[in-house]
Parts: sequence; structure tokens; C-alpha cells
Amino acid sequence: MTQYSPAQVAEKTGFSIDTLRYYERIGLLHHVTRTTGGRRIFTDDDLGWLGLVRCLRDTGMPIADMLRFAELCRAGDDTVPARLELLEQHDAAVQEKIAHLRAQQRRIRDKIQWYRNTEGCQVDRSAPADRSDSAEAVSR
Amino acid sequence: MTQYSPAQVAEKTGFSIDTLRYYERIGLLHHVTRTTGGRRIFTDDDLGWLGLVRCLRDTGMPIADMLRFAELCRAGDDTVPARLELLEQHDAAVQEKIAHLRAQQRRIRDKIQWYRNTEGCQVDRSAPADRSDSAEAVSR
DNA sequence: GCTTGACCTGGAGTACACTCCAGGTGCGAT
DNA sequence: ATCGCACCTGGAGTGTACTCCAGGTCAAGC
Repeated sequence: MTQYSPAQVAEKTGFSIDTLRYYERIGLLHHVTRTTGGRRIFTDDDLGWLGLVRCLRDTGMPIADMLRFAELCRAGDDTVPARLELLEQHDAAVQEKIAHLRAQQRRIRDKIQWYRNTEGCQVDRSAPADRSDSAEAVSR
Repeated sequence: MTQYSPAQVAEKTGFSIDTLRYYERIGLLHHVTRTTGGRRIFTDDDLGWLGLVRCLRDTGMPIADMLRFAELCRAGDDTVPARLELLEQHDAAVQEKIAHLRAQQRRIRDKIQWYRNTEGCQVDRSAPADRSDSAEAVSR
């Protein structure tokens, strides 16, 4: 079974060594084995778990929830339904987040388009009877 | 021109009154007019600007960048190209964020699927010659 | 044996974006 | 006139997730 030093794990997971230590301290990383001298040795299992942690973290799951998930995992097989529920809820949250992001992105693109138009006609002050269309407002 | 009290603006924008005051303090909200008694009066322009702020904030733009954008807006029409660039960069960042989110969501769904399978066959220990397929790892 | 660089610990510090508080004021309604 | 609520200010406090530090240890290479 392959073993990894903290530096290697940092490299592979993108978490800093300090973050790895922090995760261990708060219990997000459990019983990491050590050398006789006290140095951490990570296994492929740890890498796998950290992969999931990264995934959940990057999708906005708060650490408290990841901790809860970790505890469920440690608590044995009969927590599988609870774990599933947690993940499914999170999946739904991610789905919503993506939708919201896309909606807001549309607004940003509208704004960009609006700027492109302004730029093109260099604020045509001679336009007759300016109806002060739709909106500036948004750019003060 | 319609006017709004702090409470009304909070209601319409979803920002708390404290947040509105905070935004004014740091310069994200500029020269909000006041009554003779010192109370804030918001205009439709302010609402429009706050709409953009919400949009940028919700898509993850740090306050420092929004401040920069606000300053460009105040600096006059010749900053339009700079504003455009800022928005375009942000749009690209949002695009990337969405893509990343979708990729991670796929992994979460795989994990969910993996759990559903485990659940279904209740860890079939009698399976012949388990090749220890792909991965647990990820659930410790 | 000694150097050197990666690693260790406990605890303090940081960045970001608010959020809360105490003590005081403005103003519409009774 | 006075009540009461929304609002004001400056400043301190909060939550989240790290990140940094001092002072010490381990172990591979010369």
C-alpha cells in the first residue's frame, strides 16, 4: 500500500500542509498513521477521502457538514441512508447554486452588452427626445 | 423620482440595513442623500446600483473588486473600457466557476450512485473473487 | 558526527464580510 | 407634548476557514 508524506499529499490534493494538519485537528481527517518519530504517513484511503472533501468543499459545503458526514462514515454501515440523504441534499443545493449563478451571469452579460452599445455610439447627446430608455441606474 | 427608506431598500435588495451602512462606509455606495435630520434616502439609481452589487457579490466577486468598479464608474466616461474589461474578466471567472461546480457535482452524483448500489446489495461478502473494483477509499 | 530540510506541536494571528451594540436623535401619530 | 419606532454614529464583536509562528525534532546524505 503506497504511502505519502505531507508534502506529497499537499501536492496531490491541493490542500496546504497547514490545512491538512488543521483538518486532522478538527476531526475531518481521522487517525492518520505516524512513523515512530511522529511524522504523518498518508495512505491511498486518505487521498480518496481528501478527494471527496475537496469536492464537497469546492461545492460550498461548510466544514461543519463535512464533519457530520465524516462522523457518519465512522459510525458504521447503518448510517449509509443518512449519508445518502446528506449528499442528496447537498447535490440539490449545488444544483440551485448553479442555476442562480447562471441567472446572475445572464445579468452580467446584459450589462456587458449595454456597455458595448454605449461605447459604440459614444453617448449620442443629439438624439431627439431621449426617452431615457430602460436603465442606466445600474452603473451610476 | 421615487425615494426609499433604509428599511424599504433592505426589503427590496435583500441587503440588511447594517450591510447598506457598511457598504456606504467602505465606499461601495456613494453620496447617499440625506434628509435634513440625517436619515438616508435612497433613489432608484441606488436600487439599480445595489442590484448590480448583488449580482456581482452573488457570483463571488470580492468587495475589493466591486470597489474598484465603483471607482471606475465615478471616474467618468473614459473608464468604460476598463469597466468592460473588469466585467468580462468576471464573466469568464463565473463561467469557470460554473464549469467547476458542474464537474464536482458529477462526482457527488457518482458517489451517491455508489452508495445506492452498496445499499442495494448490502455488502455482498459472498461475492466470488472480489477484484476490489475501482474505489471505496473515498468513504473511509 | 553534523548539517539540512522536512516535519512536529500548541497557540496566536489573519482575511473577509458582515453584524451587533450602546447611547442618542428624528418624526409621524395620538 | 409625548410616545414609540425607525434611524443615526463609532466602534467592537462574530463566524468561517484557514495561515503563520516559535521553538523544537527526525532522518537522509556527506
